[in-house]
Amino acid sequence: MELLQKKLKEKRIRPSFHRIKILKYLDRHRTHPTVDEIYEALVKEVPSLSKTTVYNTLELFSKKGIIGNLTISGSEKRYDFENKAHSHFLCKKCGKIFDIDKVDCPCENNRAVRGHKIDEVHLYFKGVCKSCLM
Amino acid sequence: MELLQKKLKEKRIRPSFHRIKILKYLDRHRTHPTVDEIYEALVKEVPSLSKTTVYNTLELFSKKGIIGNLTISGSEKRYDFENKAHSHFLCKKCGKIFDIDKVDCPCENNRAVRGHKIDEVHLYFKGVCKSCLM
DNA sequence: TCCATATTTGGAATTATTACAAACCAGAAG
DNA sequence: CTTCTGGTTTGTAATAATTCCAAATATGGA
Repeated sequence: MELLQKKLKEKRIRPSFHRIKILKYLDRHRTHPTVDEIYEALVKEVPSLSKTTVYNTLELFSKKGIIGNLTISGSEKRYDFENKAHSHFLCKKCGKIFDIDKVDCPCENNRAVRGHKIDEVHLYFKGVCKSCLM
Repeated sequence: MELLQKKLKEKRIRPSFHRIKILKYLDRHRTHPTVDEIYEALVKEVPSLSKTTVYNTLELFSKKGIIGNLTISGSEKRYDFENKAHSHFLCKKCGKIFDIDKVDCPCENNRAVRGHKIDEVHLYFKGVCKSCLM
């Protein structure tokens, strides 16, 4: 918790109660929860929480670079607490998203392609997860 | 046109007027247009076209595997006529999506990872495109 | 031509997200 | 301790994208 506060202060984000709650939730649930999941989970302990705050806060964190965002699902926003480079797997059956250790891929190091400046590289795998296969 | 009809028939999709129109549009506009762009462009020549038909048709094409779909943008559906493996670049300024020739990446050949069965591999670059840089 | 079935329509419902003004709160200044 | 100020949060309304579904229409074969 101290650690998370520090993380916010470093980026000049005032560590308000709600912000810390949300960041802590992301830290403890590395499943790339949806805004709704985060909201529903937290509103139980913090009944005053508004969904707009969750949106605002995640947007702020994302802009300041303390979390990343995924577009793997295509239907709703997903965020990523982890900052080490890694990739993602989406199960098309159950919808779960798994972190995948970084595959060593030359493309990940490109800083430009055809004159376009590259800021982010996303590698997404989609298929059927282990549990859904059984 | 003959070619596109054949493409549909091969996959046992009845080549109706609207379906051919939509497929032809995708073929001629390799910019991954949104549903709305497709609809607005086509409704001019085919005033009876409904947006639901565009959704239905793209979903059908995608299910039958004659087009692919992208989740690069995160805010709306995008489809991909091209069937050769390639990757995509999204400009975060103008929103345009560019096709990028396949980067030779070992990860693209994986058929499984950690026990999950991989059906699709998506490699997305995000940043600022050539024109927006100037 | 008629029938059965596939296709398309159009409007309503749903879901995710954003906009925005009002309310709230915490710390600085007096 | 009170007031002021600006950042934070709320809640509702608006928007945007998508899906649902029943009715209408078109199509190809008998």
